Amino acid sequence: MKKQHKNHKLSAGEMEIMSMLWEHGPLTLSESHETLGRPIGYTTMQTRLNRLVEKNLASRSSDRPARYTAVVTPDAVSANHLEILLQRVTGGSVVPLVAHLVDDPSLTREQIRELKKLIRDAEQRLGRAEDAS
Amino acid sequence: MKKQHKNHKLSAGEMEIMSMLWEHGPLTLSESHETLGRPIGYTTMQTRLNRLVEKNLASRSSDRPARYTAVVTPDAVSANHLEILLQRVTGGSVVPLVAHLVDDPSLTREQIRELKKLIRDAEQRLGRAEDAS
DNA sequence: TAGTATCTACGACAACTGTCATAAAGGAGG
DNA sequence: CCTCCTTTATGACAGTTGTCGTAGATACTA
Repeated sequence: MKKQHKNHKLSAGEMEIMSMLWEHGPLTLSESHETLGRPIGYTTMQTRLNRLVEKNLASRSSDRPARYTAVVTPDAVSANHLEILLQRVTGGSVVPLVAHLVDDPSLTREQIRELKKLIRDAEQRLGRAEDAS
Repeated sequence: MKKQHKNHKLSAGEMEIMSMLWEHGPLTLSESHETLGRPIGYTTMQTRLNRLVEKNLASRSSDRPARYTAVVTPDAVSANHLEILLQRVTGGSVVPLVAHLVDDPSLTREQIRELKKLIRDAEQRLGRAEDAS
């Protein structure tokens, strides 16, 4: 049982491709080439996808037009990125980060309602945790 | 008037050094070498700091034991990282991200209070914006 | 002034990345 | 079977990054 994927530290370039795979399911090389919204050489995409496969970040089917699929989940990666961001920028506290996030003027009333619920839930979890202690 | 710093896209390694500079003010080379919590060659740190200076991400004083200072702010960089993260992982919506954040069991009651206030403030901003329309 | 400790400059190297060109392999139509 | 288009396989190259070693420059001290 070899776990491999311990530290997902994707570079910006790797993220670019991975996020494409996350968003638009499995893709063939040519599909990938088109889907990425940016002019890039065909074989460049080929190389980059293959290197992702070599690192076990993506997999390649054996069909004829081979299809590439993301192996690691966005969650695994984003959690890592978030952790780093939190630690680095705010010293680990979520509050300043959330402050930044809710400063977004495009937030809708509906979204704010959801956020409120999230906070309420967190509060209740905390209450239960204290009861149990 | 050349602005330079348009897109701050720091690599993971650059972030490592920059965050050290952000957290522990200006540092000399030897201080940096000790402050980074990780065994690394002295001249390695030297090279990395200097490369940061070459890129105008940090500056170096002309004192004798030269002191390195971060030039770009954490905000500028983290805002960028956040934006990417948001776009990539949640499609741009803050709600799922906040959901993840407040799932942190180490959140204190005090922090939750602050979060509530943040949401309230956002709500009021929204109210005013609608009045004005 | 000589010796020692520090600071700084410079160069080297391998791994990783982004970029692509060339060309071999396979399949679809005639 | 021959030709054209798509899919793959390789190889190459330059720029960046992390890692140091060596050695020159400066400063402190006995």
